Amino acid sequence: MPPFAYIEDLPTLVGQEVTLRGWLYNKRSSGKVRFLLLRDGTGLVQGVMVKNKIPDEDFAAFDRLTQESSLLIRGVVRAEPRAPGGYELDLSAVAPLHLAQDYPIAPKEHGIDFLLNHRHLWLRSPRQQAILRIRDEISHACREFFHQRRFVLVDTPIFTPTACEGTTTLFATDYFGDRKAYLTQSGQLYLEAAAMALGRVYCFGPTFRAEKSKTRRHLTEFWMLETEIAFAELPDILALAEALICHLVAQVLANRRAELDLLERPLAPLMAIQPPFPRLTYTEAIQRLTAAGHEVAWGDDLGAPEETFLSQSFDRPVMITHYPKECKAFYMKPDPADPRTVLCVDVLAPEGVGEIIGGSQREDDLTALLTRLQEHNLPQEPLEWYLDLRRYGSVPHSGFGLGLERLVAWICGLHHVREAIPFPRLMDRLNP
RNA sequence: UCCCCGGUAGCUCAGUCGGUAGAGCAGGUGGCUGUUAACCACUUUGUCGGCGGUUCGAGUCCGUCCCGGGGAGCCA
Repeated sequence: MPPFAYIEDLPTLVGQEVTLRGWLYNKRSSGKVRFLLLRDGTGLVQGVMVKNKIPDEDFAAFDRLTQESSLLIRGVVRAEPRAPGGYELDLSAVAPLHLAQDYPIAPKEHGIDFLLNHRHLWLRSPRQQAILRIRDEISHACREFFHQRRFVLVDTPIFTPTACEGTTTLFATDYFGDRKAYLTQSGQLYLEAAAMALGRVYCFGPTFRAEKSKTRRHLTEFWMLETEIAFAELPDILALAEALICHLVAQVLANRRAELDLLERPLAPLMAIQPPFPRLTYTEAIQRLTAAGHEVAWGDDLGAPEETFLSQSFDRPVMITHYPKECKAFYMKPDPADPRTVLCVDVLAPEGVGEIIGGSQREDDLTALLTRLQEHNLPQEPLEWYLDLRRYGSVPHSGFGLGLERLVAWICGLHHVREAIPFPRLMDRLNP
């Protein structure tokens, strides 16, 4: 038996006989010449079977093959200009492994409800495969970026005893009867502790928000890449966030061009993602917005229409800093130059995906932090361990978090983040 | 939680003025020696989301509940 091969390697195997293992994507027949499209997870290739050039049994097996049946095919690789991928297989053997019965997803249009109910099968479609490969590329590039800069990956807990920020709704789970454990909405506080141990750290994992949000930017379970750096101040993390986004976009452009093409994602907007990114203070953003006719006053948080307007004003991500402290979390450090504001940053992606990064310089003074806790009506006792970080060698430090699905959606040009994660969890959707 | 839209065949949808259910695709049968979501012929398939109401008669009108989608707020 000829060696097993993968479809993505066929260009290097022209003229050789190979065996492929995969699933039937589609088939067509013209009587004595029959075509089958095989996918194997690495690509799609058409096999051509001609009667009398293949055993009768194998030729007849074509009739029984249904969409998504698994099978093994053998044939000689041939360059074929007419084929979409540029290569075809002249088949000498076709062996069904398992015949699929009534595969529900046809190579046709389907509604989103139907597709999400069949997400476990929808993943097999070329478009979803392309998205998942780009997500993998981005995840890999995230780890590579921080590892190269000698950051330490610190895995923060999923179960947490209390809210990190208090405001957002948390998922509560029963913890041995008399206690509640909450699913983490951020690893930040733990990462701050780790930064005091290791200096430069990051975490990358799932986070959970029980917000009843029904928009194209929200999931109840999503992945967040977070970093925390001892001795870093706001300008340092602006530069780091800028370098990170540029690295991720560049890696996708370099390694996943075929997938971007399949998604029909225009490349020019991605190639424009180069430093420096525009930086705007919140106050400047408000001035821009009011000049453009938006009815916002200084002190209002920016809503979706305002964020969309600002992001569409630039061809690359825009960094908005120095929000009013009332809009932001208790741990953010007020700006000494204007204590009404905090040393924070939101990075808005172009093309309407919204905020992809949120970060800040953290309050490192114990007394100031206690005051901020009171202002936010947060209990002190559960956060004593966090306050310890300000009691034992407190230093300036800063960090940010990046929402993976929003970044994937932006880079892939997706309309909704639900396609950017293998099994999306939404307010009204927990299956499959 | 609020606002808007939708639910008809396995899928995507049409269904006029209230008059007894349709198309394309998928599935099935047959044909075709280069097909690209192949094509051609024939063909199977219905709790019109549930419940109640109006009516001689309801997919169609009214009420209510369920489910889904889009958006807001909040956030990444």
